[in-house]
Amino acid sequence: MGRSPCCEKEHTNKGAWTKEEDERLINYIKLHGEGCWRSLPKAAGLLRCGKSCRLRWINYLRPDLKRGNFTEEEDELIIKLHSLLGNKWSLIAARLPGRTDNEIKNYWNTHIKRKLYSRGIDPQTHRPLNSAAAATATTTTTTASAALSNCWSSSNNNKNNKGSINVSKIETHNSLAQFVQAPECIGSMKICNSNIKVRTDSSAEDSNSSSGVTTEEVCPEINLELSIGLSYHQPQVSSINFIKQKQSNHHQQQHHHDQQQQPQQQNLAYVFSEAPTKAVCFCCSLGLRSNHTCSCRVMETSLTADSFSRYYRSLNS
DNA sequence: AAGAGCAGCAACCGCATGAAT
DNA sequence: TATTCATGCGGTTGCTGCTCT
Repeated sequence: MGRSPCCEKEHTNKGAWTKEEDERLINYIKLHGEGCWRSLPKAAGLLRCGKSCRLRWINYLRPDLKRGNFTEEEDELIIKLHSLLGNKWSLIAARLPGRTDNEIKNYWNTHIKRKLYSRGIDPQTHRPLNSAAAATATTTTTTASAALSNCWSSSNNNKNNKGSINVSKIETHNSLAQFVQAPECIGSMKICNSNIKVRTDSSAEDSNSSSGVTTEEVCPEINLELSIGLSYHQPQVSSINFIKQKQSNHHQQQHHHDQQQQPQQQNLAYVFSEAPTKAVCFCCSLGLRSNHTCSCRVMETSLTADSFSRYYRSLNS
């Protein structure tokens, strides 16, 4: 059953690519084109896994890459796209010809974050920094990107969320990917809070349950069972249908599809978790620092010198 | 001049999804 | 239908060069 492995991992190189490896990869792709990464290393005479070859090609060797500094226009576009899409680097990169998701991600973390801080803007929420604290009140107002960013962050990065409780699903009307790929959206892309439905869920496999209480809250006032101040809003909102969140497996996806006809709400749990930068876990936000579910404690105990340095930098940037 | 700390970036890791078997 | 794996993505890490003391 199944397929054969993509490569023999014990016979692959790791680390920085040599010039010779680059040349081999370039030559091979020039001759045979992209794709079939599985068989590429062997065919090209490279002791690398296909995944590594793909990454090297996409992020560094591709001829259409635009090397060099980002322009001011690119900066602003990235900021704008990030405010709309959150950390969806591949989608952002798709809007910047010649730039890769990895490059943009790095650039965001090293330059733009600082730039936004210097403007007094929280890079994660795109709200003024001094209003972020005030907004952690009882009701939650959020933009689509913020909700998505947080949800994706919390659901996709479990290791940063040990002991945390997650928003498991966001339900929306249309595909974000389709929307973002529509060229006419750039520059006029606005997100309609009223179209974003946050379905809360304590049990993924229970998502098709007909026994759940059905309340589908509509932004901007997301009525969480746990009232948490997920803070921010972007007032300019028009109508856009948004995202169908990735489901964790095919089964859930089917349920999800079904539920678009019949949305259900289940228990909500939510955590602020954007580790490692400025992570504020729910426990801490409530002043329950000693709680065993506190993700900050996990962070504290697992920090290496280097990661602590990085974390510290991010706080001071 | 030397060491420590910082910044930037390339590459890796792990996960989600969907396709192949 | 279940299993296995390729691919793509986002988060994280490690290395290198630069700056500061």
